Amino acid sequence: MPAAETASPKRDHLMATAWRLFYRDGFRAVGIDLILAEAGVAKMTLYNHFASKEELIVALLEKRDRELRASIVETVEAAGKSPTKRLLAVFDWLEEWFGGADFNGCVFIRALSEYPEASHAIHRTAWNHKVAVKEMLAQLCEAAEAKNPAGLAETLSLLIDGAIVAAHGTRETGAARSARATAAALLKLATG
Amino acid sequence: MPAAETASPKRDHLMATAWRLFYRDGFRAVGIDLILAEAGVAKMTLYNHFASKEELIVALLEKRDRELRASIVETVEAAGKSPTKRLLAVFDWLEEWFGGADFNGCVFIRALSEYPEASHAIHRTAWNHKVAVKEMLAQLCEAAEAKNPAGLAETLSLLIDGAIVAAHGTRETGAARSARATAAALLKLATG
DNA sequence: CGCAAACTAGACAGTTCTGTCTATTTTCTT
DNA sequence: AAGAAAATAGACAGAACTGTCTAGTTTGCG
Repeated sequence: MPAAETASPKRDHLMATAWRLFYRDGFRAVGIDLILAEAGVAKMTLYNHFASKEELIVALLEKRDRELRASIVETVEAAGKSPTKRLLAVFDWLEEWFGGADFNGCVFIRALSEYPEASHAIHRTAWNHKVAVKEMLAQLCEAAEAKNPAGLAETLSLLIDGAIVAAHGTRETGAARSARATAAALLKLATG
Repeated sequence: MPAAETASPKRDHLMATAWRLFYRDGFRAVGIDLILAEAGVAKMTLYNHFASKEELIVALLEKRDRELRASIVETVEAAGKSPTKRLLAVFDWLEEWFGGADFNGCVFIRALSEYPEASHAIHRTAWNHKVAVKEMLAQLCEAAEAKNPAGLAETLSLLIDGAIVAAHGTRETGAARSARATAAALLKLATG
């Protein structure tokens, strides 16, 4: 009886393989059988760790959410003490992400797209991530003493998601710099 | 021998049904058979008008691109002569779209997401639309005598796509108003 | 060692998928 | 009215899909 959330090497390997294939080709485009073949794992092992493909996807999104936010925090911390620099560091992080060899859009936007219904577990999990990131931004805006931190964070979220879509369409990093420049201008307005 | 692009009632009806189902559930989630059953059309009729499901999707995206841009132009023209009002009318158009009962995200962003590979015909068609909209925005920015019209149009594009993603996640229209307010502030900066 | 948990291969069910083919009927045009 | 074009129903192929089940093997731990 495998406890649903027990860490295990097989489970981790399965998730890593599933992540790679889902992110490359899409959730519906990739079948369980392909994941199993690429991972070299038996089907029952998957179904002992996850009740369904859907639960596997939700687990992947939750894991990615944790890792991605941790990565942003790391970048922000490395940016020093200046609240402005810390906020703008998020956009540098974006640019680096876009420039990576395997960048293929935002898995959360793609999950919202592939499972468009509001009540679907995957849709909700994906949106939860976006809300969490917006809250991170709000804290950074507050630290920067912006007049309306929640409002600025909302706007910065729009810029970020728009930039991600643009980077997915162009395969270039320019959108991150555009978004950064706009963010800097808005922050100046909001603190001036 | 059905000419590939001849207009015909059957073809139009097929496209309307396919559009409704694809937009509601997603491209990969909806099978040809369901479209045919809902449209009450024989399979060979579809394959006489479109070489494949992929070509049907491309045709739908191109049609939607034309209609959507025409709809924006209409809104802009109805907004009067003031270049500022004309530009901001795009965001009013957004808000109305988000508030519609059947809003379910942007089909182009969703197509980019479902067919993430850059070279895929559907991916490219979807991105073409975003480029075309950005060019429309650039013209409006130019008319408003913004200092860097292409740059402002790029930023406005980011805001718009970000707002669409947010509206899809929240099912609320607030993101359109946030984007509009930011656009107004940026336009003021760019013309002041 | 010895036992229990975890993992294995692979068959299997039942559905769904895109696309092709045929043979028949409807519809349009002249 | 006659012939051409378009649409029909439905079988069919061949593959892929998720999830279940069984029976045997490996692994880890006390």
